[in-house]
Amino acid sequence: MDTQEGTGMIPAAAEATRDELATPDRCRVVSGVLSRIGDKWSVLVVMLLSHGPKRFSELKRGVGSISQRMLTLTLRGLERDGLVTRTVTPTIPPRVDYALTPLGHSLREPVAALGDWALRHHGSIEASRHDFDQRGSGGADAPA
Amino acid sequence: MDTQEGTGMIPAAAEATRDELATPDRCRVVSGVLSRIGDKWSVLVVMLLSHGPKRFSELKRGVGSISQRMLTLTLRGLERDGLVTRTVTPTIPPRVDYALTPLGHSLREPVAALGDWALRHHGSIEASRHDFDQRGSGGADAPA
DNA sequence: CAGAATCCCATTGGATACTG
DNA sequence: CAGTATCCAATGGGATTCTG
Repeated sequence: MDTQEGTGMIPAAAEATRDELATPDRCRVVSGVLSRIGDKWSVLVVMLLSHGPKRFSELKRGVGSISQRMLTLTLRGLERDGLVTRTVTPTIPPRVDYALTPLGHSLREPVAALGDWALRHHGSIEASRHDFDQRGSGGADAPA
Repeated sequence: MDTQEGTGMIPAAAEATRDELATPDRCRVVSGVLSRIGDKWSVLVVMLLSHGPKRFSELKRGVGSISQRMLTLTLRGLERDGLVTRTVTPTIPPRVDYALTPLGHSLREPVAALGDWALRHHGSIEASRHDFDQRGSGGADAPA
């Protein structure tokens, strides 16, 4: 179902960037992924769906502060990329269930790794921010 | 310059989301990290700096399509969060070197994991996109 | 209930010009 | 060379309204 990526790209990479190993296009791919899942809601939705399928309104309640517009757009994007499935039950009122695909589930691992990193270091990060802001606003050598 | 996560939001999360284990705030932290590094350039810069310190102009050339404005903003953000250091050599013309901190280097691991995922699956993703777009525009049942 | 459509504001980010 | 400042276009995203 997968196993045939990286076919035919890398035009001139072979001659110009072989002093490092694999990073030249890798960073672009990472960047692409990040612009996909790096939006405000995609990861939240994936996280919520990792516990099992959920209806539209459940997701909306789960995220809390999302607008139905953005939830729709987010789900469409995830569906388009093959990360979630959308199952419509044409009753009245209609019922739509969203679930992670295997691909969607596989995304949870690296995202969890990032979350792990965040939990471990977000203390130092906030400290660094505070420190940086102090330096910037208070004056460099003569505080009042 | 950045988005603080809503400290003190979560109105009724305490009663509604305790059926799952640890994910309630974890997903918010991940979301916070993503809004930090999920911008258009931060990861690229971190990737470039992983090979060693670089000057401003080297980074600019390395990224290629970034404006000096965005490079400055990106570097300021990374510096503020303690991911890179900024070393000014007040010569004429001035020289400024940027380097990853240990924290910045540690970020490379989860980012690389994400990049790995991206490389493995971005073929299926693009296929899924193409498929999805066909379904949407070409008509659902009577292709020419 | 799920979502499409519209309106409108806030943020992002590029291009350019100027400074030290 | 490194950085700041200003202007402006594109996008993101919330609120609201309407429909099946």
